[in-house]
Amino acid sequence: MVRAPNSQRPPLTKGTWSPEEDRKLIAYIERYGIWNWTEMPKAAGLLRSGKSCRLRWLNYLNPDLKRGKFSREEVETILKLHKTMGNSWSKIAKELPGRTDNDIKNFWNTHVKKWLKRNVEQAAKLQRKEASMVEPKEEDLTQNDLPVPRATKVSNSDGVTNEVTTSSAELFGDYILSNSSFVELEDYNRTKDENAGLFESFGDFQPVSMGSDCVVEDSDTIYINQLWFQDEGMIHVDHLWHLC
DNA sequence: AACTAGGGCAACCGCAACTAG
DNA sequence: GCTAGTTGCGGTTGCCCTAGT
Repeated sequence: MVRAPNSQRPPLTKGTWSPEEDRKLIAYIERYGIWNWTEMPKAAGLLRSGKSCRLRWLNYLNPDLKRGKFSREEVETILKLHKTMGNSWSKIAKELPGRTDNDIKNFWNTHVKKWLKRNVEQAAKLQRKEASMVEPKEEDLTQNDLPVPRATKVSNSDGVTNEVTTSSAELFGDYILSNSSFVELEDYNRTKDENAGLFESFGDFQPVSMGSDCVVEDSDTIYINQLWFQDEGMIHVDHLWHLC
């Protein structure tokens, strides 16, 4: 059989799928199932590549897909798995029924990276105040290397010293993941004191101001983005990120 | 109302891995 | 074992929508 030269074959469609194309692909798969992505578009009457059809089905048209925002449980799972798996989005997606690797990748790239960038900028701002310190790099701020803060006591302006409980926590975009709870922030950018990092108010916890009001006694490390809050008389500090 | 910038996400691209002949 | 075809994956791009001015 003589094949038509490339110039005479109809060009494949690219870009956004039309409702009509979606309808054709869904109807075809519902009737015949998935058997060969390369041959399927022709059989279904679509001027699309097999790759394009596969992607459209897997990431958008598949009726098993979940739509909408990620739940807290899903975000927790993503954050935890990313620690061990890195950017293996497809492996992470296997642990989240109804979510695709593309969904998770997009979530990570839009929310988490955005926060990382913001965090680095803030760290740079903080460090510029310290003339002897060098400009921080993003690789210095890895989520996998979070030491527990060494600050153990906090005293306020009245000279009252409180024991501080420390725990590690991570902040990703609009979310905090601590070792015991998951909190969605309502107002991320409520910075009260540059030196003290960010102070967030959420749930029943009241943020505690550092700097003029509170002093960390035995810390020789600069911490940024610390979350201090008071809960039933006890001051807690959640260490969100650090610079050494 | 018009314009602009930024965010979110669908879709593409290139390469790697897999499979059948 | 080799090769060609197919599928899967991760990085990246670019379009569309929305909020801000």
